[in-house]
Amino acid sequence: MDADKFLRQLKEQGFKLTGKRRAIVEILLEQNRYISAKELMEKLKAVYPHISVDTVYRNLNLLKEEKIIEESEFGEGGSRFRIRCSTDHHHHLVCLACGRTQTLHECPMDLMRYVPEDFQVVRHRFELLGYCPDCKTAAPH
Amino acid sequence: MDADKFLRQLKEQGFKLTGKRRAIVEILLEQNRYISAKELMEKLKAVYPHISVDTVYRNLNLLKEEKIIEESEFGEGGSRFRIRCSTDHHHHLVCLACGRTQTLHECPMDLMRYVPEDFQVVRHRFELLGYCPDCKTAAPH
DNA sequence: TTCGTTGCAAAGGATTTGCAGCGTA
DNA sequence: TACGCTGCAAATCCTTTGCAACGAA
Repeated sequence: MDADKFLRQLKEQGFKLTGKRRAIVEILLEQNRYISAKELMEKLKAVYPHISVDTVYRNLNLLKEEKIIEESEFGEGGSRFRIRCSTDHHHHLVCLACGRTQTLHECPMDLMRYVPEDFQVVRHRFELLGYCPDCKTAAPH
Repeated sequence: MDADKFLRQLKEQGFKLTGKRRAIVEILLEQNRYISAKELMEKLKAVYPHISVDTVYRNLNLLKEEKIIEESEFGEGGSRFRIRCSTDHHHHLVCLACGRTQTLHECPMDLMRYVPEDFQVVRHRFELLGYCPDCKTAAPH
């Protein structure tokens, strides 16, 4: 998986290809896990010692809007971000310590049996988000 | 379901029964859905016009620690809170518009078929949180 | 009286924004 | 050149904390 695919996609939308943008995408790609904006920035500083927080957030938001990354909030210290390598559903084993994720290609149903034995499940979360009958009209478009 | 059960539980732990505390629990009980700290505070102001944010948050944290309420972050604008009426697993249909929740007593597996037809599922989230083999030693106690 | 609770004010952390200058295409 | 991108500084939003006064048991 390489960064150009995503950068090309951005370019097609009229966004520019800057070194910092590329670095952000590349770091996220190397990780394949959820990392916080803070952690991402620390890694970026190896290449761009003076990069600013706002640039990081602005790019994260852009990448999120373009559906290149996804955001998740587990644990403390703000959101974490992760590259979207596929259009699969978002079912993951998420390590609370390192944030590493492992994609589960199966749907939630009938899934427990596929969880590797050596992954220690502490808690799980299953939420169906949508609109109840009363609010269907409130649904956007 | 009535507030005294929860207030008694707090009292047994050495916490005091104040009017504001009671009001917070009662409002959460009336809701049976996730509401934000902000929304909760607005409702509290009907009874205690001068209640402060800190009191709300301090009580929410206490109730959370005592496992009387649970916290979830979906959408924007900070966490939302909801009374825990049972010790069931936490599987819900969450309405993105009103925050109303409906408990699913079944486990995530083999569940889709039980979702009411009139609930419009926009997205779902299934996360198993825990520790991967490499991080097991990092797990708290 | 004791010890938990509260309001106030201030601090904290994460994230966003206005603006002017910079860099890509 | 044009317009998107960036850093800076400041602001915003949500949440927490220290402190002294207050209130429940």
